[in-house]
Amino acid sequence: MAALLTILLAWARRIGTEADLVRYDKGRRNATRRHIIDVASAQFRESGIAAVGLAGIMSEAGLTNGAFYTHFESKEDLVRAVLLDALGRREQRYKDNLENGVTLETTIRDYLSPGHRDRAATGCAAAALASEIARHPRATRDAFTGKMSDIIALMAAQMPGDPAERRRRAISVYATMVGALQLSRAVNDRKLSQEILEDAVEAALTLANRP
Amino acid sequence: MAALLTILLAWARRIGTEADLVRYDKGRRNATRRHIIDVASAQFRESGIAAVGLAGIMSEAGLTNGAFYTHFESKEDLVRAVLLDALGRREQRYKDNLENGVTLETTIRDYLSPGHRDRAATGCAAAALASEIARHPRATRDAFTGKMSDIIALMAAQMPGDPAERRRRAISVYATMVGALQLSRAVNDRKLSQEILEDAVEAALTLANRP
DNA sequence: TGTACATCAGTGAACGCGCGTTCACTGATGTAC
DNA sequence: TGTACATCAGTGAACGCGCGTTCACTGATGTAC
Repeated sequence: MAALLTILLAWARRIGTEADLVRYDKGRRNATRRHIIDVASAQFRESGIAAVGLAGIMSEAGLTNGAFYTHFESKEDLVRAVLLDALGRREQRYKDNLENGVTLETTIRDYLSPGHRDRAATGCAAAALASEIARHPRATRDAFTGKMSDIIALMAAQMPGDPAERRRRAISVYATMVGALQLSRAVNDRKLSQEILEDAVEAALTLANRP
Repeated sequence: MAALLTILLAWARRIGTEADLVRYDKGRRNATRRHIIDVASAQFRESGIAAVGLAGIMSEAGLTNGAFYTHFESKEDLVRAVLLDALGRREQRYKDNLENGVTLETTIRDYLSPGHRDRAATGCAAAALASEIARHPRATRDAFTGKMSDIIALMAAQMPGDPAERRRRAISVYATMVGALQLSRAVNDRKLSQEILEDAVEAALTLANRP
């Protein structure tokens, strides 16, 4: 009975001082989580989600298998975190571009460049993973949908016309960019690949500025 | 020695009458192979290549595991066959469209329709698998590249301008179609998905006919 | 015409392997008193 | 100040499972003579 009372008292004390539940600085934990996301993000974009295993991610991150589940609920949870992070970074970049006066044309040319085509691991997650995302659970697709909408809104801000017209332009430009980048990667012919990128730049500029 | 002679004679005879090496009608064997390709083609487009197993394909085809290797050298060999078949059928359809006077606008509207979006298993293999194909071996990407080029050439035939100009139009229209279909599938918002399809139709028509 | 044999498509169990996930544990870091 | 204890991030082995592939085999279908 006395033991029970002690436990209850300890419990009550804890509720009263929730702050000290976090006794270690969050720095280390967050840094590890970030590191796992970074490693997974590159591997997913490089090789696809289904083709990448958790063991490979954890070992590249310098950790053992078991530690994964102290940071994520499941592989799907990691996928969601990776999408939010990768697309969030791209969103931030476009936000910076907007503030710094970087033109939409530059953004389009960067996206449809040989460099972006050849470095999928650090490239656009939508282009690398769109067809796979379509087969993932609702929560994952929600994350993708939200971030993609934000990116489209940012591109729309750099286009002419009223809001509805801008949005229409941005959606079609984005679709062209994603499709062309994927085709340029899938094709096994350097000349055709280059052609796809160049034609898509021209097309995206046309779509962005059409009357 | 007599035995050896008999074997050699039998062997020589076989070379002379190669025709009777095929003693069963090819019908059955070809039909089985076709059936495996059909089942795999639908499963790959629906769920992705990496996510689909051979056991599942063979059991849906009404066969056992082992029979697979009497028809294909490996899973990769099947992937190649599926790509050639699925894109070949689409090529044939566009050839028929061209002969029957079906307009390019109809082709574009069919491609960017809710029906196509919702039935990936029977839809365009490029849209369903492009990002995965980019990570497959050379032979697989060769198959994709060849068929994709044929499809682009057929679309170009229905566009205005000189050959080079037609080709440029076709490439950009195709990229827009593939990208938009994928995004409309990945997105988890019916309204946005519909918007993507509609805006892409308008964009593809613009690109096809721009001055 | 009958029989021994070759070849066929397909069977079904097994191979080693890597998958996502679980769990008892360790050693370091903090708190309580 | 010292010590017992709680909690932390991470370890490392194991779980059941499905993967692509192999292989000895079967029964049906044909050929040879």
